[in-house]
Amino acid sequence: MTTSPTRTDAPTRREQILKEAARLFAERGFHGVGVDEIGAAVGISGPGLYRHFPGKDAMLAELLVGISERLLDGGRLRVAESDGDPRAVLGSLIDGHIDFALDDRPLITLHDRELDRLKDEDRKRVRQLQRQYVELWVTVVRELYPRAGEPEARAAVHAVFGLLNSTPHLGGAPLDRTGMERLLRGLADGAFGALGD
Amino acid sequence: MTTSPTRTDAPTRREQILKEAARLFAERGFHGVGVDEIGAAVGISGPGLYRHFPGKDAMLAELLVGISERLLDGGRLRVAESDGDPRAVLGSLIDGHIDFALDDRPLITLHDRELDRLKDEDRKRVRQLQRQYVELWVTVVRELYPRAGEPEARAAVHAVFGLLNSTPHLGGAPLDRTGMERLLRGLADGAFGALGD
DNA sequence: GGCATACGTTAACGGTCATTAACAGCACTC
DNA sequence: GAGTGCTGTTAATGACCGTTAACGTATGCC
Repeated sequence: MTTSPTRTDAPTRREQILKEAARLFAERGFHGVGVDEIGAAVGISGPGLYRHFPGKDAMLAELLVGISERLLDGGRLRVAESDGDPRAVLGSLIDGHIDFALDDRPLITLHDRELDRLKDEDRKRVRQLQRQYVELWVTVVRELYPRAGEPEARAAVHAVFGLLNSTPHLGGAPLDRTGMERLLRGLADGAFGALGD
Repeated sequence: MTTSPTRTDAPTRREQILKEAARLFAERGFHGVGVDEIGAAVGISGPGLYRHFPGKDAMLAELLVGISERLLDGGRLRVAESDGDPRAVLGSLIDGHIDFALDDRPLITLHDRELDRLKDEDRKRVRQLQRQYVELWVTVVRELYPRAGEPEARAAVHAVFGLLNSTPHLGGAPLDRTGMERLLRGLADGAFGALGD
């Protein structure tokens, strides 16, 4: 495998670029950021980026495909690791998503904001990954709350995503990390609990 | 007063433009839409828009200021009309926000997505209106759940906004209007309920 | 009828910006 | 030490796009 979890080596130039591009895209939108700016953020100048990426679109594509894959992989892992208790599985999915939202705010922002700027092929791929991730949640939610219909469960999952992904909208950080984790977990549990009537 | 509630007269050209611009901005982002496209959407051609607005920025500004004012005014009205029971007031605020989110999806999308494209003056005004609207909610939430600290209440309000504003992310409409209203109301109540411990 | 005002049109201007061209240093091999 | 990728640079290109100019037409008012 490549290097995913808890690496200690220095980030490659490609990775620097992706990180800064994500931040800038999230701040000002894909069209609102110029390649010169992205270059400047990593200490090289505009066209130098083309030694690492075929174009600006490719950066966005890699970011969105990457985040979607990581979300889905993480979700699948948590479901597979579980003992089958739906309550525990859903809790684990929520915690995983919270970690993600708190660790990678810019990516979370991009995820539902810039999808339409992708080439057809990439957009299809991202949407497919997103769909599978949602399906993971819907399945567990319906096991835990059998009285909820499928459309209700699906809409509820989307709504809770909106809830969990709200952190970028908070200006400062009035709450510390663990406080925010606990709060979001409670809110999400409470929201899903409403499906039990 | 002008004409706000349940009008029967035909929409003016200005209003047509604003509506189509909102839709297009929400779909492809402010920078992703050209003035020619907006013009075409209302049957005139690009520069014709300049008979109605001083520029593209002005359209976005009017949209964002308008939505923020309507949200705040609606919220204030509901608080003022109430008998003071925090539970009823919060329920009324939630219902009002849901109506808004379901009626004006494009505006909801723009509201937290394109704020940075505004001139300093307009952005300040919108942010101030948003802040006051949040304050309305936080006050009620803290009355209803005194055990919650202020940062928790504030973050919870933002999170519930994310929950309620999630409807644009649902592709089709697997749930009918009243079903969606009821679901969102339940989810929001459940989420806030978590503040009671 | 004369004329102002409102509302369009098409053509041109000017700036921004992604991308490409042309060129250069640097490391590392054979 | 010539050769070859790798990674930069600056300058040019070409498209797109917001905005303005210059010009038409209908409506309604004196």
